[in-house]
Amino acid sequence: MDKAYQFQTAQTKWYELWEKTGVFEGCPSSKKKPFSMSLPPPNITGNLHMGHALCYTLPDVIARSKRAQGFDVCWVPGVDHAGIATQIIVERQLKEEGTDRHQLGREAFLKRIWDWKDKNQNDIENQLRRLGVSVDWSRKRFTMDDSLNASVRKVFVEAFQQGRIYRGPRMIQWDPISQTALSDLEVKHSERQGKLWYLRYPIEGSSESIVVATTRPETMLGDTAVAVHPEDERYQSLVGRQIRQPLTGRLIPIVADAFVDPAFGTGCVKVTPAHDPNDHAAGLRLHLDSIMVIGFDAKMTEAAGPYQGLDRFACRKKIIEDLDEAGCLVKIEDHTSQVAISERSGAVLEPLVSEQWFMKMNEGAQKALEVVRQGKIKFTPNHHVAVWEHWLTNIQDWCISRQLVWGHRIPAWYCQDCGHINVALEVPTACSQCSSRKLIQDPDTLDTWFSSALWPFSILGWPETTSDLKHYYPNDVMCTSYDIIFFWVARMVMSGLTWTGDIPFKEVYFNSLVRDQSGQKMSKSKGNVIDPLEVMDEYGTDALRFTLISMSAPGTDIALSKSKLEASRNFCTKLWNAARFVHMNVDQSIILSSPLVLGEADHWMASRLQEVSIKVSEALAHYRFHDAADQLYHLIYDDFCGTYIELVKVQLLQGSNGQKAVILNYLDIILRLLHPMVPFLTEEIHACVIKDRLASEEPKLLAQRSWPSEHPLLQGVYPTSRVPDFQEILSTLLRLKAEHGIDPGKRVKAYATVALVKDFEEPIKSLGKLESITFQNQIEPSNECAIAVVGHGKIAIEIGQASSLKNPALLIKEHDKLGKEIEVLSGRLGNENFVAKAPAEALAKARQDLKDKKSRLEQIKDLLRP
RNA sequence: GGGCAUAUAACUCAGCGGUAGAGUGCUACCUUCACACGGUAGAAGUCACAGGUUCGAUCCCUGUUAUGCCCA
Repeated sequence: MDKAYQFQTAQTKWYELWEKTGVFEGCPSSKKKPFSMSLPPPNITGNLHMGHALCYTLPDVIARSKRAQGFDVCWVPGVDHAGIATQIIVERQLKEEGTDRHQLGREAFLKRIWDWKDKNQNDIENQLRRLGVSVDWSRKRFTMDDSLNASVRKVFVEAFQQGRIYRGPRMIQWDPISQTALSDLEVKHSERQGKLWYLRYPIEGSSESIVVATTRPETMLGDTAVAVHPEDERYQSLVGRQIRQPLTGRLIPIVADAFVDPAFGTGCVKVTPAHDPNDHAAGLRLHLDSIMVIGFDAKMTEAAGPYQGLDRFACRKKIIEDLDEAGCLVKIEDHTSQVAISERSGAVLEPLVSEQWFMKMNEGAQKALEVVRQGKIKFTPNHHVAVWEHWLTNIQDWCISRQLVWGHRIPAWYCQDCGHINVALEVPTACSQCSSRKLIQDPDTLDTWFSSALWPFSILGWPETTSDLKHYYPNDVMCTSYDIIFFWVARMVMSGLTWTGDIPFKEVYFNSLVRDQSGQKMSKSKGNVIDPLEVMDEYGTDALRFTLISMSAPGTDIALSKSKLEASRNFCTKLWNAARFVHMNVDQSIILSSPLVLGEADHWMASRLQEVSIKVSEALAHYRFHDAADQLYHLIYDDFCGTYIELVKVQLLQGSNGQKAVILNYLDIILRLLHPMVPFLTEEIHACVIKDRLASEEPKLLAQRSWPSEHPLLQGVYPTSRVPDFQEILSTLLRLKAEHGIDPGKRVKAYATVALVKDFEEPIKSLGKLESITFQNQIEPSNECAIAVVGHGKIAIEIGQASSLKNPALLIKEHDKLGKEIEVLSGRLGNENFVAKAPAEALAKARQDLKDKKSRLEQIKDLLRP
């Protein structure tokens, strides 16, 4: 074995072998219990980033441990076609080449995107391989595969027939850059520094006027009313009258509606039903006209009269100038307003009324609420239920059509003769209404999330009743990041319930977000992005994985830092070296099944392994990844490397085969427990140290071996160990040396009143660098010795006449500390309420503690007595 | 405006109704035969603030403040 772990070679070597061996492939025909998982497939547009690294590593820990625990694990990987994002990227490429999709034509453009997709998909898949994720590549899916398209068409057609999908004019958020409608979820609100303009409108038939405040003066061209709050006393007398709009000269009414906030501006607002969602709703209530003055290109329409053709923002400037000139501009205030932005293109969105396809959400939302309330689907962490409730109880119909080329084409054909909409699974040859052959397919595609919502069952072959579907559906776990609870989880649950009649998964684990070391969200513009690929090169995949896992406490975001990665790498190296040490000293003839001879230290180690294997299993079952990682870290670093190996060093160097076989088995157990978190390192060590010592029927790859909880060494009942007492004695001896300025390497004589030093003489002498350790019945204060009190006795080291450091500072310090603790305990036990009401356990513990502390204090007083 | 979350050592974070923990960093020391990506010892916290419940609160409840996120 090399002196240090060469992770670069191990990483590619083992993944190839795992994949080739088919370790990760689900096998529905096996007798094992199925365990299926699904993850939101990553966007085809992106490289692997730290968020992916996390949300793949955690389920991989689950998958690998479930596999070891005897489940038939099926984890289907895939990528998502990401409609808008992909189209934007490829269109940008075309622009650089001096062309565009219109010149290219629909088919050529699609071909171009498919090519681009193939390359990117390949990259993403290889990045996931580097991360070591144990997905079943033989089942990989793409959201635009034929079979997934079939499920999309089926859902669309049936939903249309059932009236769940409808087409109609609605106010939607329009992205003028991408030239498409968006769903509400694709809209981000951003605070922008803007202005509030106060405009004066003359009231028709009087010399009075009214002042309205607006953040979008250009929309005045499309105003069809001015509104005030019905209870606003200032304006009550004006309701029902009309104002003559400056610039257009149109007469529009003053109306009253409760949507007006009397505290905003003057309490009097203009109403533009064609360009604002609130105004649109008010317009419908009050039967106002709707005048569309801004077009799909974000330029002013014909209805804007002389302003036609101007960009909406240029028009705003012009309108203000003109109003000012007309004497209608009262004042301008600074104002920060929420601006709706396209999540994808960054364009300022324009609310527009447009003909789109929608899906009704009420019924599905109701079902989705119920299954979570009834606990049929469990969330971890549970507090996400609140967000779930809130969103689903306020849900709006979902705009599913996109004016994009890249995506699932809407299976609707319009009859050019009778206008009938033919919605069908296959291309219709004639109109079902009038038999006309003049049919034109809807040019639009479906929102990417339409197909994503079907993912948990479409990947298993639905609507066909495949063996995969029967075997693996519903999925056991869905792992995802909490920021896509609506996009993914909610829609999957709704469509699962609607189309398969069953929940899509039983549990949802929401992982945290990965941030930089100061807790900032990583973003390219901030320049604080930590690239997982670079990290894997520098620290190794195992170190990256272990870092992410050990920081994954439910509900907290992860602040990733270099020092954390270093700590994990060091941990890996530590285990590597311990394994190397074992390997060097355990002859090849010794195998795992060799007869075992256990000593006191072995018993202690076995009981620690028992304890930790149970805790790790429990922690993983509850998604307490950090807890599991922490348990293993301390087991390996402190107990195995720090204490156990030191205690059995003599046996390892010159002991019997039976003793060495025990050590070997412990290493094996550790590797099996740690493998789901740190797969490459453990597989490499396994290959070097364990593989050739396995029984012939055992699989030779660690990735195929079982969870060690059934190991005979973890089944034993072991005596209460004296190892913790040994640890206390050793560290007290070392502390005595340090406190008295004695060179730690100087071999001095030591004495103890504790019998255990007789059994641990060798390790105490060698680790404490002592000339001798002698058991005595009594230790008296003396000038030559520094004395300390341990659990059940005293220990002393000779510090020599030359030393003037016989100052018992250590003892005095402990004396004072114990004194205070005794005071607290006595006080508590003296409180009759405590004695009467505290649980018996707490009472007994307090009494025992007090007794121990008192006896310890007595010993110290003994030593301090002149 | 509504909701959710967070506040613990210098930093990043665990934790728990019964004397406060880890990793990193810091100080001092150790080139000890697996490991300096190592070892030993040490210093370091009014557990945000104010109330309440309790025999007992860092933990549970209420309020306040600060921060982050989501929704409108």
